[in-house]
Amino acid sequence: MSKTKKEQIFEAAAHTIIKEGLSQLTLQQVAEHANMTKAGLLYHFSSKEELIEQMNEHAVASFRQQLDTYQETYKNEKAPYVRAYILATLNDLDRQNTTQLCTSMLATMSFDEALLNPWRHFYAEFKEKAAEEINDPALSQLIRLACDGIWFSEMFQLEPLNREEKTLLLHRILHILEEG
Amino acid sequence: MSKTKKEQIFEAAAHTIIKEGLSQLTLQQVAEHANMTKAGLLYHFSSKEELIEQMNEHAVASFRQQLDTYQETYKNEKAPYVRAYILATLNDLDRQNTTQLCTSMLATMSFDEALLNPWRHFYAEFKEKAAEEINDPALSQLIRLACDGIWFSEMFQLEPLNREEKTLLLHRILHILEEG
DNA sequence: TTTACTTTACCGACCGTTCAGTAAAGTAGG
DNA sequence: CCTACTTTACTGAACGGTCGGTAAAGTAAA
Repeated sequence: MSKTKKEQIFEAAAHTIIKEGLSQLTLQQVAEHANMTKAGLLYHFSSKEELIEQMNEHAVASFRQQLDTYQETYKNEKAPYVRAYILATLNDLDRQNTTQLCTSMLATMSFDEALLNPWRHFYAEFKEKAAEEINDPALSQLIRLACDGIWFSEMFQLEPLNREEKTLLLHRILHILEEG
Repeated sequence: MSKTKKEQIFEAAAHTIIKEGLSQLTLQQVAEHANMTKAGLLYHFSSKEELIEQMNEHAVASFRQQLDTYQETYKNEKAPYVRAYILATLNDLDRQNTTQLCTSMLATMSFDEALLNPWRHFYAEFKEKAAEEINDPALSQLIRLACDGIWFSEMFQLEPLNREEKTLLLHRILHILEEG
């Protein structure tokens, strides 16, 4: 199953942000990284807004799908949904996914914060589902925030954790989740 | 002790981001919010880069100062520096400070990520000092990340915690810090 | 020859920056 | 105290450049 043209363009956009910086996320630059011209890009997305909106929606959908996979794997353990969130954040075997998530969130924020709503829905949903699994608001908040701290550190490159540190933290968090 | 002209402009910049969005952080808009013209603004800052650079440095300095105050208050308790970081993040009595921190970080990222280096230095420093206070890397990471999760939630408005939730979480984290 | 896709060439809007000039306040010599 | 000069803080107009977006022509596969 090869990548669609749109997915290639999303990757080009992410690559542009990583290599050239958020201020260089122009149609010209994205097009160049996708080996086409600006007008060629605008054939697939009718505007920059549409590109960013769909890039963001694609990232949310990817993350949801990853979560579903993990949740299925751990459906017989305690708090499978929260566990899936922890693993999707800390066990990132697919670095591409992390990059996509961070860049799309930053791109969206810098273009129009209203386009972040899909993420806001996701977080509201998480809060609800976590409450069903864990009868301790402070605990589920703590776990959620620690995971989001990972996104924060990756996004701004503020002492991001290496693989070893992530594994160590993963076990600590799962331990806290286990004993309640 | 009244605010300096530069501090007023920093506030105008933060206000612009909050009210108009990150994409509207133009010299024109900042100047309007500061009741002057674009050229008047450039009398105080020779370029947009200088404005953002100094806005960011000011935010880092403010946060460091807040940290020092808390650290002094809790110097006789366990892990005063980490404790100060927890309180500075969760006990934000000064909302202005939070706003300033979030907006300056976003503005810097959207303009030139290299200007984030003062924050990177701060985080490297935190890691070092935390290691001196807490002989458990996973624990100090967990606490740091949970706090950064707060910044993350505020910055993107993803289910940010209300005062009550913050207080609840504050006590839980301090409890974890206490028992090790 | 139709459909899907891409390019070349271009426009208008806006952004950061520069510049000439100004009003007011301060300062020093006579 | 008055005059001459300097400094501080700011304005309005304009310039060069870039960006998002459009129109129309070109191309290759079906």
